[in-house]
Amino acid sequence: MRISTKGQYAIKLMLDLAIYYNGEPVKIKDIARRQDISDKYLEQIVSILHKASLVRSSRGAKGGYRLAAAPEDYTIGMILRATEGELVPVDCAQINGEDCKNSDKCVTVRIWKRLNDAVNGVLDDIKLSDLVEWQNELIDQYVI
Amino acid sequence: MRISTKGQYAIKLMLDLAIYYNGEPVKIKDIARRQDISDKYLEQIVSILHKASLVRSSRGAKGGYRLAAAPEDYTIGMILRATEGELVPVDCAQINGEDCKNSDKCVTVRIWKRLNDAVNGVLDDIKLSDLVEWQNELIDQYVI
DNA sequence: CACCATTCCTATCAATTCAATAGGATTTAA
DNA sequence: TTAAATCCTATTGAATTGATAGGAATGGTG
Repeated sequence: MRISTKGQYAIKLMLDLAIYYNGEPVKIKDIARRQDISDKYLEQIVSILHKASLVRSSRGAKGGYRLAAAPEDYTIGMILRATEGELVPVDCAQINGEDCKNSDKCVTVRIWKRLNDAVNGVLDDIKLSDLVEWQNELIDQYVI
Repeated sequence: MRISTKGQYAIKLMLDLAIYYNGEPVKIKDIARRQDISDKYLEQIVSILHKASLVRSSRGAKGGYRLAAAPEDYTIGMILRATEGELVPVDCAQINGEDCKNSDKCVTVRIWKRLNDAVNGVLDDIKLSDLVEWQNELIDQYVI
């Protein structure tokens, strides 16, 4: 059970947008350089976030991306679900509408239900604005 | 982020061993039939559990497997860690001893730490004996 | 001792996912 | 018109998943 780089990069991307947006769209190349991620790969990831309406884009020269809403309006869960798909899927439950035929007499389902609640609980409890705060605290530490 | 069938099958296997052991080793073929899993695949999974000392085996005719300890001594986390590896690994942290070079100034690490604690908390809170109880309750429901 | 059921071990395989890399089409500010 | 950016889609190598397959080793039973 793991978090792919795609999801991790998506979070770093959103955090970068939250921190470095100053009225002008932020370029993927700049984000890629700052976060040390392949810019071509980041393009694909931001495309997913764009289709999910988490970011807005401006095309052409001087173009780039910005958040579609305020940092406190995003949870980490929202970002990860957009890029990674549903969190904690277990094949036996609700894969394209077809449950395991034993789901009503299979007790292991209770495990996955609890796990699902725990994971989504944690990830929906952390907001993008929290990351921004943490980042600022960290910078203060280094400066002082 | 998902749980593979290998982990799910391992849990079903352990539960089957807990329920159907009556003094004689339980055969993989019987478990496979009852749980509707390929017996050849189950062989590989039980082999992992055996190497992790979660089950004991008897070879030869009349051979089979039994739990190495009592059902209340196993947590779901123990079983899943044996088959799936560490739960919630994020490449940026502690992959073969080499951290991300930015780990001390990367705030996303805090997300993975919380997530890790939540997941392991839930899975280490559920014991194999809980599954046995749930299963028995379910049987009672059907019988009454 | 011979048989046969069982665990044990290893190889192979098709499909999918992961993590990029690559090339170029489209748009737009200057 | 040009350059810089987003946008779109294809390809690729490596790893993982979820098995299938074949046979060696073991040990109880007749």
